[in-house]
Amino acid sequence: MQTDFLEHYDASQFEKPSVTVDAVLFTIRDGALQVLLTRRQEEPFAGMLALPGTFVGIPEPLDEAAARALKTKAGLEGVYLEQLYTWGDPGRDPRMRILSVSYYALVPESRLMHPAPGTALYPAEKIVQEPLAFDHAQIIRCGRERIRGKATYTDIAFSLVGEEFTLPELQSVYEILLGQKLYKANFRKKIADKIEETEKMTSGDAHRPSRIYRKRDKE
Amino acid sequence: MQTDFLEHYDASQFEKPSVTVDAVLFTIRDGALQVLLTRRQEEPFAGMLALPGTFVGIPEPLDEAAARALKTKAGLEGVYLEQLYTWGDPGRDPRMRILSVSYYALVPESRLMHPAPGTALYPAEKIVQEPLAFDHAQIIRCGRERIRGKATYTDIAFSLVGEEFTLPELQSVYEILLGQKLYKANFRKKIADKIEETEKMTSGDAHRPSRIYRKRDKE
DNA sequence: TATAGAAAGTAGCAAAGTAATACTAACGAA
DNA sequence: TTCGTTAGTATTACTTTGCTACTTTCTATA
Repeated sequence: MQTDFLEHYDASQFEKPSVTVDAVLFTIRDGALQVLLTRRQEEPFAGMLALPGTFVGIPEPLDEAAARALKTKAGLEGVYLEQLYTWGDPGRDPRMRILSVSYYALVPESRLMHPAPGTALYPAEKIVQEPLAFDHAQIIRCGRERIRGKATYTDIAFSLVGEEFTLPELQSVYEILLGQKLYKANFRKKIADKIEETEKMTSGDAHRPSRIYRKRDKE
Repeated sequence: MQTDFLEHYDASQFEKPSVTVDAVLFTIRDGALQVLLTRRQEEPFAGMLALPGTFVGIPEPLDEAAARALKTKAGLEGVYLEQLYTWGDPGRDPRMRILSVSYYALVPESRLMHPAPGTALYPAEKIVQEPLAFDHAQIIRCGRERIRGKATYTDIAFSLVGEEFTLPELQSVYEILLGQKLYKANFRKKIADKIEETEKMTSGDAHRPSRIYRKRDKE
């Protein structure tokens, strides 16, 4: 390929790729990891499921574009949002060269009561087996792997529960993220310094009530 | 900001950002992590140190653009190369909106005998304290953090030594990446299943010779 | 009102891994 | 020959993990 000309490129006068952001919004519902998807109305891939996304405005930071996509498509603000990977295969969009800077977001299910029309949650593990628009199945798989890894050495799991939670609930989140069962006593020892107990307990269940905790803000 | 128009964006007719790739090439020399930098000849930031990079060609995958930048600027091919992060602050280039998809690369020092003219190695920890072109100091810091993290749960450290190496040498690489001393006996237990010994030993040093190992290709 | 079912929560032990120290081994230099 | 120096091994204490078994406290229902 003849590309040496790029060395002395005057950036203003050559053809440029378009740039979008796409957001993988994860939540946990029915004991499984779920992803928010929209059904495409337009070509290409009309009728297929796709990640919420948008083109990046010229004066707009990437993070803000991702936040804007989540706000308009899912009605969500202030969620945990982090850049995932940038997808640039020249053939990923059949129309033209479009880069996608992908983000992943984590939110407790309680904040997804009113998803915007045309969007819905789908089980992450299953949906990536089916054909999605563009390379979006691959992006979701990438996000899935990222949060699995990050769950072990960060506190991202807390972003998937509400302000207050029980330890069985939190443990379940970890188990879903990591894809394996954990031992109750060990789990509690490990997270003991990240949480603080409240006076509240669950009630109404046909078994012993569970104490309610909140995340300890590090001092 | 009025951005709703982006929802029904015809990607071909609006203004687009330019896209570059920048590569953080790490190696270990003189017992320290070093980064390959070039001195800029042109504005903006003329005379300052910068990461090797290039604009992305329209039919060119991002990975290939990064590999091309390394080949032309450092004369290197076939090195360990992985995407790092995409930088999109609207003010990061004073001329116009330019995104940078950053990559990091790892290579043993022995492969950097003939760096291209205008490029040289600089100690990573020190150089990020000084002003570099664009946001390149931040990109290097980001890469530094990434390889520190990855050293603990992947085999990237092996990319910084040659095919054959001694265990003290490998341990030193781990110590530099992780930023802490390790215990010899424990280190050896931990990597025992990733290496295989050769018949060779070092010689000429004024102390006991060291056995030479190579990486075990997993079966 | 007793009891069964069920999940919450605790106790404790063995195995594995980590932190640390102390030792022996093998070279060149002096 | 001995000394400094680094390679490499042994050993011990401590912490974390894997796992089992137990007690606790609620609702449902017989």
